Amino acid sequence: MDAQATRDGILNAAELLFGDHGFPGASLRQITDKAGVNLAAVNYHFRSKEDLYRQVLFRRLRPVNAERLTLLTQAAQLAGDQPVPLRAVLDTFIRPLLRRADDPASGGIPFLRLLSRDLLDPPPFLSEELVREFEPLMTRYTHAFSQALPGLPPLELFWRMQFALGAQLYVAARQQDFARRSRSLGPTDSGEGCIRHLVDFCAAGLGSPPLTAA
Amino acid sequence: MDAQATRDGILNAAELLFGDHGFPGASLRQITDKAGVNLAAVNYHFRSKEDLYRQVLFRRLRPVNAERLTLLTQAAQLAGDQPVPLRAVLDTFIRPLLRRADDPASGGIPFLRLLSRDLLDPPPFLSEELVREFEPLMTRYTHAFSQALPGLPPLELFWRMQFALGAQLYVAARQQDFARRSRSLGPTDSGEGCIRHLVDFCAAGLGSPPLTAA
DNA sequence: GTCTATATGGGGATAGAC
DNA sequence: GTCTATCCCCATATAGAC
Repeated sequence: MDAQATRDGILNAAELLFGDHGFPGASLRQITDKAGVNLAAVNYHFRSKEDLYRQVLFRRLRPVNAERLTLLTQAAQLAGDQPVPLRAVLDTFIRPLLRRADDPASGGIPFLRLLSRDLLDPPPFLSEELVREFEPLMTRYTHAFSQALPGLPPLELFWRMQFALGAQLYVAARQQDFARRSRSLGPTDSGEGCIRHLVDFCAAGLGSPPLTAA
Repeated sequence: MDAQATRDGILNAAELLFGDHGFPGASLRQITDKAGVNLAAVNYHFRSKEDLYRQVLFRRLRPVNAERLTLLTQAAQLAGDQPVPLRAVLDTFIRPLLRRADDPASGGIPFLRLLSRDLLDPPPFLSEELVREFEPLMTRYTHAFSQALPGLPPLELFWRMQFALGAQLYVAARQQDFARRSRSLGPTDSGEGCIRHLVDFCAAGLGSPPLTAA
């Protein structure tokens, strides 16, 4: 019974190759060759290339979003009846994703590239599923941010959340380059350093005074 | 002599299809069908699919970056011997790109999607050319920002510029969704509104006090 | 469950007539 | 400069033996 091993081998190889070349750019032949399994195994264990891609993505994404909600809930308990501080909210949103850069067992850099691309510009066959996956998250975070930022109009909050998400996705996708450059730029510490600078940047951006009257 | 018309027709069709499906996802057959020209015309006017893609991208990108440098130079002249104010620097960087969303003649939304994807995660056959294209720009803007933000350590400036770039690319890639949602979210004005909110957000993020001592 | 072999279609690129 | 026809390779998916 190494059916599970075959499945996992395919998922791991697909993660690397989809991460490097994207969905249309990686072929099932490359994937099965890298996994050391037969070509036909993909269509047996997964139904199609698209379904394989879905599994590759959601296997990693679901734990990230679950961790975000867990941390946010913990932060809310810690805050009692006060709003969760802005920086704390941001940290629960950013850290669960970016810490994957240094954790190959949770997908590592290939997963970050893959997810960033899909959120920047979702492939049609994924966009509805992504909306469903993120809807509860976005509801909870919109609420948490508006509590932490009383007086910010919803439309401004909407834009600022988009900007914060975009900044996060960009550095997530580029962790590999940053890790390379960090050796020349000085002690960059592209993992924890990036997270702390990003939380700081987003806190300043989200917390700045509203442009429009409340 | 409608060789030029054929070339342009191919470029325009390729821009739309590469924008929708990416480089590996769009085929030369789809492109020549949409352009109403023969399949062989691509290899005659361009040398290969990769060269076609390069032309599609740089035809739009070069004017954007030229406009950025022109505006920054004008702002510097206006400021005299003072540093250009932070918001003004950001505006010259952000506006030339994002205003393309409402300007189909300069590439419109398909170009924004295409460029955002390529900067988030450059295809290997483009990455060197992209570095060359952006190098003078990044040098000038790094200088302008460090003048506008005395006392900010270079490493922090580096991160904050990356975050600002990421936020810009994300909203550039998603202009289409925002335009759709703006009808339900109220008077979003996804063009000028987005630019002003983004400049504001980045100004707050870049201008916040340094984490580390200078 | 895993393999070989193959069906079927599409891909990029090109030769050579017009 | 443009077209037709074609080369050759690779893609996804499946049928059927083991």
